[in-house]
Amino acid sequence: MARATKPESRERVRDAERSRELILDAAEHLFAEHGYEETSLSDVGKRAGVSRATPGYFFGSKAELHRAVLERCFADVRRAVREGKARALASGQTPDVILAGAVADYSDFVAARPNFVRLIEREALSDRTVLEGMPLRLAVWQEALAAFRQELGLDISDTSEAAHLLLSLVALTWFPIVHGGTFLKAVGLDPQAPDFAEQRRRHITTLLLGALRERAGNTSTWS
Amino acid sequence: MARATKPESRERVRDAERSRELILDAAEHLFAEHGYEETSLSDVGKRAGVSRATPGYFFGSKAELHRAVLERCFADVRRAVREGKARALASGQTPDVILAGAVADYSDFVAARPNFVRLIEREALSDRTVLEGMPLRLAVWQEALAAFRQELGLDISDTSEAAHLLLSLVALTWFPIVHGGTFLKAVGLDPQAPDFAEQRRRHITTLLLGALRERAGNTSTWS
DNA sequence: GTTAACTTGCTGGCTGACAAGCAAGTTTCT
DNA sequence: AGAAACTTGCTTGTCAGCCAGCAAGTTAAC
Repeated sequence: MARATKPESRERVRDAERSRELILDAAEHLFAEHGYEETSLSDVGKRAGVSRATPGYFFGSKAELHRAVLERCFADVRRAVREGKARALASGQTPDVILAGAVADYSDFVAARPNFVRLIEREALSDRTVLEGMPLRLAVWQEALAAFRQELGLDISDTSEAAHLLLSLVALTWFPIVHGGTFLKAVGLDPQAPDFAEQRRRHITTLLLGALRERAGNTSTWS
Repeated sequence: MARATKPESRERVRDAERSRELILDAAEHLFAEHGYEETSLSDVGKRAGVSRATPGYFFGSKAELHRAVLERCFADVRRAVREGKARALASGQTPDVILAGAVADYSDFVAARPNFVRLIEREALSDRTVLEGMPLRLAVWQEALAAFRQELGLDISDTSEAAHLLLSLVALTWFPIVHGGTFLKAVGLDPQAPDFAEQRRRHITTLLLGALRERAGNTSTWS
């Protein structure tokens, strides 16, 4: 089983692990880009460079492949959340600075992985119930919320304050990914423009910082 | 066949206009709820109380029906935008108050018509090009942007400021509609709770007002 | 160290389900 | 009677899942 007994032989060896990954990559791209229903296992096979039937062979069914893609996606998100949290806590900065850093971190993350946003967005819109039976996804958001609270020094008394703040961060960050070609263009914003990302990041930071300062008789002044 | 030979004719009268509306209503619901691909013309016919082929008879094709649904949807949005603009300008209030009112108005609108949000969101995610050939949708957003700018007294110098503000309003307002059952639940927010809508509205208002005041050396103080 | 028995990776053909669109009805209205 | 408003039947196409098979490897027997 342990892969790679490859002494010479640089040719195409049969490699289940590699095939699985190729299929997952292909499926992630196609599911994110065109949606679950619009993607056939044939398409996945073609893009992965394997045959029509191979995705089914490895993952049992289309639904199972889909679940595997989502699972891997949430695992990546969790990793990013943990890295961000570690960085924020290690910095020892004020909540203001930490919040600004979180905005930048998360903006970068979704910009680097737009497929994740699209995948989750599609899933939320669909009436599929895959997400229900996925404890990982629940854990990820709860972990993010806890980290957010801790980083910003929000006590537990006002329980929903941090949730609303996180919700807003996510909403503001995701929107341009999904509606970049439609809404943004319509109101004269070009998400491809070199300064758009920076401009947007600034705007989001302004919004959230205002709310954070307003929240309590905060002593820190910034500006 | 089923037809129930009506002697008196309390029965289904033939009314093309009414049938069209019933079909549009059914299609809007199904497209929004389950998506375009997952909805068959049979489903639409069944929900509209007509036969399998009637949607095709009136609209020519599934794609045309879809386009008709979207067109009607944007027409409704435009009506709402115009009403909101008229109300705002008639009020003669300060930008702060007007912005708060716009948040309330728009929150109510999307809460009352979650299907519109889902339809547009699905359309943005899909790789269909229907929206391209729909001047109405472009006009609606541009009209909304112009109204926003005028209401808030944002001059034309900083052209993207109003766009970012509107973008944020839309992003913040739409998100709970789409992710109410997934993300919101995960972070402990219940979009069905009686006070959620109000709480959310307040939060959004706080965010946007902060940004509006920050934008310029604004003289108005509020709080 | 060759070969035979067996496993794993992967493929193409087949089938049953379902959907879109058309064509040829049938019913109702005027 | 004729057109408009529907409906039923049919054709064609697509796709998921199953199956039988083959080829590349692996283990074991000799």
